[in-house]
Amino acid sequence: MTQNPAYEVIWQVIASIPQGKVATYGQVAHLAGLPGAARMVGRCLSQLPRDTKLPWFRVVNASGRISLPVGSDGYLRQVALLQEEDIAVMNGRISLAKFRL
DNA sequence: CGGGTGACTATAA
DNA sequence: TTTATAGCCACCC
Repeated sequence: MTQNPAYEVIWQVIASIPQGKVATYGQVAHLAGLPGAARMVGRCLSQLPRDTKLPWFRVVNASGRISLPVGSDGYLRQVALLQEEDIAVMNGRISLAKFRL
């Protein structure tokens, strides 16, 4: 599963995102020491198990939007989880105030 | 080694 | 603001 050491770092970075805040894929990649590897972060998350304890829902794209098909299972789950973190999702967009760490 | 894909991003029109 | 293009990286065939 974790053949790529970068995945563990990515997981750590995501786990370090404070509750109530969100980060972009690019940010996570950068903090993980992988500048420009935003796609790898997305790929990493796509492989996460449904029962993961990782706060994957705190990761959104640079546009401040959820990078999942609108209305999809994961999309709805992410929105719900964010709501519990005090992060409002208005018109499919995350409040800029809570953006970044 | 080459071509296609995806939970990305930045820039241009 | 939205769409198009190009660059990006790991993975699969």
